[in-house]
Amino acid sequence: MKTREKILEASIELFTASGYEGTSLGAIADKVGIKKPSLYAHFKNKEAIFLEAVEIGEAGYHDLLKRMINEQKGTAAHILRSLLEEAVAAFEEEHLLSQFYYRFLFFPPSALEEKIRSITTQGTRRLDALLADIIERGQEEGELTTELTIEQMLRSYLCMLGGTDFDIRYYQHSSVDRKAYLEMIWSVFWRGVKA
Amino acid sequence: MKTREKILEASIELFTASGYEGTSLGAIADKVGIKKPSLYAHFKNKEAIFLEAVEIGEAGYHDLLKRMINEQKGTAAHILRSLLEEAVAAFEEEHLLSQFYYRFLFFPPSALEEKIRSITTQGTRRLDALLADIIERGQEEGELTTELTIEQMLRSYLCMLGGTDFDIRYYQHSSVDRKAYLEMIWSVFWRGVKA
DNA sequence: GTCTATAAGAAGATAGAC
DNA sequence: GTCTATCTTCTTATAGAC
Repeated sequence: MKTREKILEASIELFTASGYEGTSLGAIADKVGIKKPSLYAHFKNKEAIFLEAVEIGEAGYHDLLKRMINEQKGTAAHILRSLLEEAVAAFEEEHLLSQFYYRFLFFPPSALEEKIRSITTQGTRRLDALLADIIERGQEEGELTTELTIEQMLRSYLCMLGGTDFDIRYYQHSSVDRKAYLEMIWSVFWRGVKA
Repeated sequence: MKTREKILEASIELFTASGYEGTSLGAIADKVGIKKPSLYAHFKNKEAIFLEAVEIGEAGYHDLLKRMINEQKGTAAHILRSLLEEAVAAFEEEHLLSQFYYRFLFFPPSALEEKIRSITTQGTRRLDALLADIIERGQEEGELTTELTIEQMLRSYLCMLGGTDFDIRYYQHSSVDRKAYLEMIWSVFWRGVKA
């Protein structure tokens, strides 16, 4: 791997763990195995490293979700259920990309807030469209209720995904059983959307 | 207000906006209107200021939620619906306490992670118990289904709350209509839990 | 591209006068 | 309790040799 890529990889790990201000160029250089000034042969400054890391993180995270969605086969119910489980598994393993993505989506360094937002607002809509297709198919095949709109179910599903991520972080050091937790969440959602 | 309290108030604002490492003692002193070394007459060091701010934030946030829960009257459905709306309104106004609470719950400064967790793990259970009571009453009065357990509905409700917070931050700079969003989320949840 | 050396500034923290 | 002055350390960043 080239030095430039090593720098970005190390940066994503360190920024995820310690935040923008909490990560020094010295720490990045140490992790890469070079001296601090060598970083400047590859990037203009700290900001440039960070912003490129954000771009990579954003693209990687959305690719990960997209791949997950496309890998699922079967009925809409099955796909939505499996996707929930896979997404949770990814969160649980404290998946670097999702950690990185959400850390800086929600709590960006103040000075770079707008630059970050202009990077992250791009990828979201495509994912929504993929899920909407799955839900529409489920409705057509009589699995999902037609009393609700596709959008209602889509937003609820995404809310469940977000809430699950939220709760898993929240309870991460308590003794809540993930499998049982997921089953509980899903059972209410499924009662809510089934035909 | 005493200087000590001013320091804590200013700290909560600055730590919320810029994080632990992103907030300097100089910035805190400026906001209070004193010089940097004067802080040391009130606190041992930066860590001590931060940890006391976390204690205050934790207590304040849980009090806020508790007050919201206790203020609601009427049927279980009405209480749960209103609470969702009020909680969202609080998030939306970028309520300082909830911002502060979640920032450091999810992304604490690495060195203080355990100390923070020992502060925040206390208040959660009491809130769960309050909500469980409301749900139980709803079940007894025939509003909520008895096909699901109280815990299933409680976890789903909390997941919806968390997911909504999540989504509101996520979409905060897009043009999603909050009122319509809440209605969509609620309609699926309500189909899921009603008798 | 990587290094050593070094600048220039900001950070947390202390000493001691008032 | 608050201040000025100061210390030390760490930070980002640059200059210039190899």
